[in-house]
Amino acid sequence: MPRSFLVKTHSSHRIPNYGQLETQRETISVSPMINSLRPRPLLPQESLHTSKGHSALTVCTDPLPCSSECPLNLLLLSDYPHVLGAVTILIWIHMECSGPQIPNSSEESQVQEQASLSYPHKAKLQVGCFECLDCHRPYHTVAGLARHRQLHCDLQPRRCFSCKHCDKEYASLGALKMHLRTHTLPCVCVLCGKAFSRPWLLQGHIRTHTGEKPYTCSHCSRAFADRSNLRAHLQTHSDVKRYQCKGCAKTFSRMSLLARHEESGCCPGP
DNA sequence: CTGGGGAGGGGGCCC
DNA sequence: CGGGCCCCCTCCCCA
Repeated sequence: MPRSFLVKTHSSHRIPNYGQLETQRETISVSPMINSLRPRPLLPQESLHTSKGHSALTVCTDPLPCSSECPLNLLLLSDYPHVLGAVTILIWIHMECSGPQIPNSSEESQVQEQASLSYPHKAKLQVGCFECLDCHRPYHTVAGLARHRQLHCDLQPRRCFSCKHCDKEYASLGALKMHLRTHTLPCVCVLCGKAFSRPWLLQGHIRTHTGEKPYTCSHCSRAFADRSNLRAHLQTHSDVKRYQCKGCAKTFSRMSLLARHEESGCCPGP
């Protein structure tokens, strides 16, 4: 499939309950090994209060329990797209205790480093603090930062232009209009009636009728109607082709030839 | 099976 | 914003 740089990837847009954690105080630590965790649903708001009667909770990305009586509940931070964009972060909430040990200063800097690697664009995580990277306002809670970003920094959410003929989405109207031409095919060949999305595609097609071949190989003087085909042909004159097999180091002039070579099982992987 | 030509499609860039 | 062009790519077919 051709690369589609403008096609947006789908992401979750479930509406979070921003008030759910608003009244809670949070501390946070970060562990990089969070992708293999099995999600559990977050309990209702009333269950977020600890059995000891105070509202302090510890929010942690480390799933390790702290005591046998302390249940862990999972919050999917991807439910907060205004905080972290499309990044999926798992936050474990310690329901009954103060959570794992608060990092010392050296561990804290490590936490900061991991956090900046995990979500570089939207939110900066600190121990006990969420900061908006756009206006640098500090927030004690995820929900607070989320609400701030929704009301102030993300007033104009990213627009999304969807094609009515297929499921593709584009970040700009121009990109969508260009894509729509692949459905409407406005460029029609007067000689055979074949339709194309772009004028230059039609131009290249008309060459198949006229036999015009304006692109000439400097090595063998062979002529081509299409510049891309000349480029592919030039590879045949090269000793070292562009696409190399990782198994046997054999090179090929085209990616399709390399793919066919690898699929043939010539060089089975380890 | 492999190499290569022909035809066509997609997004990006520039004017 | 639209057109033209570029680059990269795929698919089909044939020798």
